[in-house]
Amino acid sequence: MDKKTFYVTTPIYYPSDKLHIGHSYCTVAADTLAKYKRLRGYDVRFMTGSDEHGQKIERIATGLGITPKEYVDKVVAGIKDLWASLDISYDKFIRTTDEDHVAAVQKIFKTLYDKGDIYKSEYEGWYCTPCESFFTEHQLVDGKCPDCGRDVEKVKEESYFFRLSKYQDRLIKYIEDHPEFIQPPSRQTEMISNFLKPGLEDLCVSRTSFSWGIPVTFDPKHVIYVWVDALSNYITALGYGSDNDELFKKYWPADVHIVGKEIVRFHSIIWPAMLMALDLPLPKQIFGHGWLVIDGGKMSKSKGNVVDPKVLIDRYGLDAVRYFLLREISFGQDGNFTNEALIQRINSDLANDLGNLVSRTVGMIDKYFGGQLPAEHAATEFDADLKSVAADTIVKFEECMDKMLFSDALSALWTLIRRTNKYIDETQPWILAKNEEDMPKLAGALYNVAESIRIVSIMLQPFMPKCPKAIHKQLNIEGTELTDWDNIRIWGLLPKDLKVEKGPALFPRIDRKKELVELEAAIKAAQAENLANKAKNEKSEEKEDEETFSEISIDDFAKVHLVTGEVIASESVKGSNKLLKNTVKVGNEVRTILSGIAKYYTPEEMVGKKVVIVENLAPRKMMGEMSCGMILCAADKDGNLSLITDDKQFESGCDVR
RNA sequence: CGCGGGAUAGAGCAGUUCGGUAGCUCGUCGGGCUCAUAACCCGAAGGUCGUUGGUUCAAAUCCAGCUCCCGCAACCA
Repeated sequence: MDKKTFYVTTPIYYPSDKLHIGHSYCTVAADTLAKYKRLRGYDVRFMTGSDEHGQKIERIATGLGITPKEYVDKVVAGIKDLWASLDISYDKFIRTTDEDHVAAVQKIFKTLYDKGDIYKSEYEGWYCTPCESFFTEHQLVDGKCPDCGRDVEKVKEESYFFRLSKYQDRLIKYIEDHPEFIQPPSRQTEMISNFLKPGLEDLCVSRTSFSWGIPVTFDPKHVIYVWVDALSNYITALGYGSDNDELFKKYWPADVHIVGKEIVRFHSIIWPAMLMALDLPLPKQIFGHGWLVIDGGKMSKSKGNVVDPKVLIDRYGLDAVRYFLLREISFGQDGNFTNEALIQRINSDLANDLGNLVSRTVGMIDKYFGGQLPAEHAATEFDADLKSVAADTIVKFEECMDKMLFSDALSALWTLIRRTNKYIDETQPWILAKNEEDMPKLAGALYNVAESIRIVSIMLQPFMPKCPKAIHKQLNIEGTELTDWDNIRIWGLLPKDLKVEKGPALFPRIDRKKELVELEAAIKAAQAENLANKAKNEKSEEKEDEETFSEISIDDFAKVHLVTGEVIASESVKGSNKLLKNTVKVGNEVRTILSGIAKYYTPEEMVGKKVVIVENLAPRKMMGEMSCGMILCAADKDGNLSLITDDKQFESGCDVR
C-alpha cells in the first residue's frame, strides 16, 4: 500500500541579505507541519529554497566586485547553515540557479508563448537614470523616483507579457468554489475585493534592463522576470519539465504553500493562473501567515530592528526558539516579538512546567525506588481524570494540527502537562513514600506520571528536535516504538518496572533581569554588525557614503524650536547601557528627556549642565519611559559625544537661534 | 469615500464564522505543599469587550456611523 503523500513548501527566499527571525518563523512552521505529517504516517515532501535572480542581486554582486553566482553561493551557504541549526528537515532545497530549474523554466516560458498566453509588447514605465531603475506609475512618489526623489523620464521597454487578465473569471470562480484554498479566510476577502474584482492586468514577465536571470531561449536579450522564474520552483523542484517527472506525478498538487501574508497575492492569483495556462492542477491550499512585529511595527532592515535568529539559538537552543515562535503567535495573525516574552515562555512553559515535571518525576523514581519502579502497582482515585485529560488532549491536538493552529495545539498540550503536575500534588508521593504498605500506590502514581510524560513527548516531537529525545533517554525508551504516534492512545505501554536515568535539566531556568540586559546587548551587537556589512555593500554600490543635506530656507529652520535647559537630575535607565534619564528644567517647565549618552557622561556629570534641547520634538517612548525632546551633542567620526552647552550660563529656557 | 487587519483585566492574546454565565498565559495578592529547576498546586482581586446608535427576550459576537493604531498599493516571511 502506498502511503498518502503530503507536499508542503515555504517560499523561496531572496538572498539579498541575511535572513531574519521572520523567515525562520515561516520555515519552522512548515518544518513542524512536515514532521507532524511524517509522524502521522504520510509520505512527506518538504521543500524550501532560494530565489537568486534579479537586478538587486546583480547590483550587490557588482558592487562587491564578484559575480552574482559567487555572491548567492555565499549567502545560500549561510541560509543552509541557519536551517541546519534549526533542524529544518527539508527534502529538497531548490535554487533558481540550478541547471534543471533553469531548463524547466525556459521550457515553461516557451510553452506559454506557443500557446499564446505569453506575448510580446511594450512595458511603459518611468526610468530614473541615476538609479538605473524602472518604476510603474503607482510606484512613483509625487511623480519622482521613490528611491532618490529625483526626476524620472517616461520610457518604453520591450517586454513579454502573460495574459493574466484572461484567467480572472476562472480564478474568482475557483476561489469562491474552494473556500479552503486561501487561508486564513480574511486573506480570501482581501484577494477578491482588492485585486480580482477591480480587474487584473496582464503581467510583465521579462526584462531587458538587467541580465542576471534566465534568458528567454528564443529572444536572448530578455531575461525571465521573477514570476515565471520563482513561482514555478514548486513544480520544477519535482522534476516537472525534465526527463524524470516521477516526483511531480507523485506529489503534485501541493497540499499547502505556506507563505507570508504579503505574497499571498502572487500565490493565490498569479501562480494559479500560470498553472491554469499550463493545464496543471492547482495547489490545495495557500496559507498566509502573519508577521512578527517589533514594538508594534514591522521588522525591516531600514528600521534596523531585525532580530538575528542565530543569536537566539546560541543563547537558548533551537527547541526554545522553535517553541516560542509557534506558541506565542497565532499562526495567520501578526504577533509581537519581544525579549521579555521569549524569556518568560522559556521560564514558565519550558523550565517550570515541562522541564521541572520531568525532573521531579525522574528524581522521585530515583529517590524512592533507586531508579527502577517495582512491578507491583496500585491505583489511586486520581488516575481516571489524568487519563481522560490525556485522551482529550490528543484529540484536541490533532484537530489543531490539522488546521495548522500550532499555538492552540501547544496550548492544549500544556493543559496536559499542568494536569500532570497537579496529579503529583494530588497523589502526594512524598507522603506515600513514608508507609511501606503504600509502596504499590506510590509506584502506580509515579508510573502514571511517567506515562503521561511519554504521551506529551510524542506530541512534542514535531515542535522540538531535542527535548523529546532527552525525555525518551531518561525514560529509557529512546528509539523504541513507544515513541510512535500509533502508540500515543494506549495508556500503560511503559514497562511496569520502568527504569529511569536522571539527566541534565531539559531547560535551565533563566535569570530574567540579568538575561534581558545581556540579550538586548547581543541583539544590538548583531544588528550593528549587519548594518556595518550593509553599509559596506552600499558603499560599494557607489552610493555616497557621506550624508548630504540640501539647502533649506530660514522657514524650514524655524520649524525646529531650540531652547536652553538645565539638567537638574539624571539617572541611568534600568536595562540600558546607553540611556540616561535626564530631568531638564526649561524656564518654568520641567521635562524628562532620555538621551543615549551614558557611555560619555555619568549621571553626576550631567547634573547642572546647561544644554541645548529640541523643544518641539515629538515625544517618544524609549525603554518604557517617555522622552520629550532631545539634548543636542556634537558627534565626532567615531561617534563620541560632546554636549552643546551655553557659554555664558544664561537662565534656562532661552531661545537658541 | 483605494484595500485589508486590529482595538477584550496591569501586559500579551483567544473567543466574533453560527448571538445565550467573558476565557487563557504572565504579573499582583493570599493560601497549600516540600518530590523538583526559588519549582509545583489551590484561591482571590482586576474587564460597562475602542466609541455612538440600531436589530433582538438577549450583542464582544449581527447591522450602520465614527475614532485611533498597523500594514498593503506589482516580489521585505
